[in-house]
Amino acid sequence: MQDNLKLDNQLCFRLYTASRLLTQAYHPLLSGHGLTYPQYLVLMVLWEKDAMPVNDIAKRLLLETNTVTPLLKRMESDGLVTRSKGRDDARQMIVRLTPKGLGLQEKLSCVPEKLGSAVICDSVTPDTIPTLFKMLDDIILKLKR
Amino acid sequence: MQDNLKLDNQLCFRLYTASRLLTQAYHPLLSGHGLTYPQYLVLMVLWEKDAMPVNDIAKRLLLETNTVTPLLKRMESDGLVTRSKGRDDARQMIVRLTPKGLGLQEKLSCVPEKLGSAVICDSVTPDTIPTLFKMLDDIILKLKR
DNA sequence: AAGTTTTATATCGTTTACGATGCAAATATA
DNA sequence: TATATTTGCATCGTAAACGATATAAAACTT
Repeated sequence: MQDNLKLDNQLCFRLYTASRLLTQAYHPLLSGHGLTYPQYLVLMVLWEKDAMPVNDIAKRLLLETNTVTPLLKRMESDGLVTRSKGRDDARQMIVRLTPKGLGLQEKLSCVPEKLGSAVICDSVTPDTIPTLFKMLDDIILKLKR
Repeated sequence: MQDNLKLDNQLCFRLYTASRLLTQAYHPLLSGHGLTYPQYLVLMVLWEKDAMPVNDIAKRLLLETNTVTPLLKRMESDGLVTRSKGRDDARQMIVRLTPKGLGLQEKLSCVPEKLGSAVICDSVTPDTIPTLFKMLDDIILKLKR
């Protein structure tokens, strides 16, 4: 068989696996707070800028609104955010942090550090991570039309 | 706020996004053959070595059997594989390619090349891809206990 | 102003993922 | 050989993802 159809030669499989495993590594740090990883991502977006319409959150995470809407509804019923109709544009749903959602920022402040140290190894060090970031950023830029 | 809680500083978010976008890029190349990306991964595993028990396929893909089992059942009902009880070990389900599943190998032989060219850019070139592979492999190795 | 198009969000259906749990066959141990 | 443990797979419940489609509000066009 051709080498290019071998699993070990696939970039996508590596990304897919690394992504899943790293997300799994977040699990014990988030589940205690009742959070999933995508919900944690939404919180990070809102911690940077509160009161965002659904569309802006989706764009920031490069997700479709039909993924984000149910995610936000779950977060609303968990008391992490509120969703209310936009004043100027009645089509928009403005998402805002609740005190509970805001309060998690402090409680989760140690998470990135813990995860960071979980991936440090031979080829991935503070020196080489910028290279990795650049490559992933370029791939992402190339793939989002 | 601390920089380490910013989305743009997260490795996991990059991997998660790059993985999703690259998987999406596979979609138009696979959907015509009735395949999803995880199903394509299973085919790659079986093209390398046919007649594998569920467990070996799951291990190769670093997935849990409770993910792979329903995936294989769908592939069975799509006529891509057969599943039959192991002769020596009655607990095992041996998965085998059908002629249809085997035949897809040729039809999909151009997929890796197309996807490869889809990610080539400034920082990701035939020269630098080995570096990227090494970093992702090390991360994966570190994270799978 | 009436009609058309676009935009923002939601709904629906299908397929992953995965933690938790169940069950039967194989293996190890008493 | 009887019992306990492990192993391989399956089932269940929940939460993403995402293509396709629907709906209402806004913006644009005539």
